[in-house]
Amino acid sequence: MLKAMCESYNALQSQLVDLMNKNTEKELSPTKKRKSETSNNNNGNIIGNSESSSTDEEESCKKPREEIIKAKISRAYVRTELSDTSLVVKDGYQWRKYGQKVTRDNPCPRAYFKCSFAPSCPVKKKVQRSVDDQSVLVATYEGEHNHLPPSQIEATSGSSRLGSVPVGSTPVKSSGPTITLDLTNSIKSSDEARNSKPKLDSPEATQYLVEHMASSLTKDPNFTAALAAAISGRMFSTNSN
DNA sequence: CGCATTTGACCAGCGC
DNA sequence: GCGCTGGTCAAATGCG
Repeated sequence: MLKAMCESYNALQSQLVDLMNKNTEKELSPTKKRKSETSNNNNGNIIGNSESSSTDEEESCKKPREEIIKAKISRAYVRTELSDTSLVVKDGYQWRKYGQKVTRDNPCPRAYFKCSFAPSCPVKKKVQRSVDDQSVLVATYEGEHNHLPPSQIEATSGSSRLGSVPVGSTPVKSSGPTITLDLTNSIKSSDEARNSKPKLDSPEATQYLVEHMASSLTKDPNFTAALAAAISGRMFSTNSN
């Protein structure tokens, strides 16, 4: 299974590199007059897990005084009810709202959040409804959490349940720490396999089960996309350190 | 009563 | 320098 995942990851990584190269070419038309949000190389429906690798030289050209160390910016798109005006994106972290503004380019108010789980956590989050689709919340994350998400802490300290990430709303696309893996199909299939075959002592049955899980996982585009995003995010984070 | 949220004020960056 | 805009602060308010 790992081998298959590695192969799929390599293929996806090459595609990702191509996409990123195309995006950086497209991004040569700056529209924003202010300094921030220039490093988001998302192309609409693909998550923008932009890293500082491609923006350092841009920033150094524009503003030499801009620090090379720049907060990581990523975006997450979350579909919610139109009637839901709370602007809350449940991503497993604990946030404290510290401001709200109506911006010029979007009539919907933008909410500002700080991570309140750890006092020293520098991560900030901006949440605003999408101009195109007001049922979609756009959450912009700045920085990296210097602590484990509360959901993981619960899982590690208490009972380790599968899929314990508390996502209340329906995630459309997410990135970085908010990656949501919909593994319910594979888990269910394995559970069904276990239920239908309570005795899995034979190595053939185990091998069949593993192969079945691997194939179902690698065939799932959602899983491979999420896996590629997660691994590339890890790689970029280690490279930037 | 303590904590989170709200909201107007304030500040800094940017363009003219 | 001035006005506009986005981001943040902090007192007021609400809620459990």
